[in-house]
Amino acid sequence: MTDRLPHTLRSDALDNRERILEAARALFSDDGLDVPMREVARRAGVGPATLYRHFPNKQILVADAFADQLDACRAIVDEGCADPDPWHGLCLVIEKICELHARDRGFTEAFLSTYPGVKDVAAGREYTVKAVAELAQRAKEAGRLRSDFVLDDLVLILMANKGIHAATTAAQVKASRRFSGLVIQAFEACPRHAPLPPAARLASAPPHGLSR
Amino acid sequence: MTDRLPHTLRSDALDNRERILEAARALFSDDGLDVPMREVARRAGVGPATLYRHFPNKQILVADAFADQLDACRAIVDEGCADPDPWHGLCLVIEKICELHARDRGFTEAFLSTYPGVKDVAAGREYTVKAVAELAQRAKEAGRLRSDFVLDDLVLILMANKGIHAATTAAQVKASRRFSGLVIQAFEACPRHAPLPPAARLASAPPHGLSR
DNA sequence: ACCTAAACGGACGGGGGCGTCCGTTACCGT
DNA sequence: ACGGTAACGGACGCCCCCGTCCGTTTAGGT
Repeated sequence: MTDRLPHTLRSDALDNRERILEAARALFSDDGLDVPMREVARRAGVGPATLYRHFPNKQILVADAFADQLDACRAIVDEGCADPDPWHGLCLVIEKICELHARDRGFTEAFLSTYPGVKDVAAGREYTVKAVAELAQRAKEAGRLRSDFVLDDLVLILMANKGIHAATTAAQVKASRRFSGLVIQAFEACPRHAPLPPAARLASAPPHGLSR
Repeated sequence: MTDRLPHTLRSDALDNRERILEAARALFSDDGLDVPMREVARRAGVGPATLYRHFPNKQILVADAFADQLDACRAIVDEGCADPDPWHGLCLVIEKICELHARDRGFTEAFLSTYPGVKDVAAGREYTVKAVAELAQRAKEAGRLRSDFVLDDLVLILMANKGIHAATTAAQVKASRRFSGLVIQAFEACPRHAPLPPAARLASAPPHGLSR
């Protein structure tokens, strides 16, 4: 008796699926999410139809392509949370996540965009944000993080960091590093610092232009 | 004898031209530069052909629509340079330009994008950047601006600020204000501050996707 | 009031991206 | 070896946007 549902893909199909994901990761990473699906298919050496059979639409492809990047994010956050010095841990998280986003243009867009139906990314972000919130609280209590820091500031920074990489320039990673350096110093508790303007509620970013 | 070249537009043509610019400003400001030309035409109450007669292509329309915003930029910079306290002047410039960009989504794109053939925007930016460089130098000499500040940091901040407004959220202005507040504190000379990662050469941002 | 040229705008062609259909290919179990 | 079926991919339809053409309207000088 054969299984009713072919939960097991044929070998060539599996191969193609993997090549598509690889191509998608490479292209999204370099050029952002605006890369045409055809381009992904071409790079993977498959036809458009095959691409669409494996990933019914672009959102799903994006979500699947960045699954491991999300894991990387989680790992970074976990690492930061595990640091005995919460301020040091928080700095680490900011630096590494900024760099991660710097290295992968598409991931930033995917991470900050909650397009409908892509639960994985949203959920991963949820988790990440929550864990960092806790870390920030501890850093505050240790007196190293300024007391008027708000979690939305991190979203702000991420969005800002994204802006840095919107343009395809060389030295993005370098720019991002300097940026996170600046930001961290702004976050650090310092008696000379004046109070900040009130925080803005950012919630989650609206969908990216994938609805073409 | 009539003038050989009709340097004077017919009254209805002049009207339309003004309405088109108005519509373009409003739409670009709210929705960014990706607004279709047809949309601008529709809002201005003219046909597409009329739009294209007055502004041969989108780049030109964008440049003309943001001419006064560029003036506003220049005015802000001039104001900052005129301030007797260079640090205060610099802060003013950063805050106001961030806010200007926050209020006008399209302008940010236009300002940071040097698309070919639009000299006005590029030239205006050139002037602005140069004047601010001078201001920054004076602020450094006054000991208020950190000595490892680099002019490219400002471009970095502008790009980052753009990232904040890439998504259409309410409270953009608020977010931008908080952001500039953070940035200014990071820029301020402070003995507690550790040295920054090296600056990245950003030069000018590559063209925006107007070449569809 | 009339006439001419400037100005208008609906309709068109071109290009590109998304997602789908269907005839063909090739894997895999027997 | 061979048959059945999963998987493939070229070609298609659809939509949106840019920029242009040409028949029609209207301003404004006489």
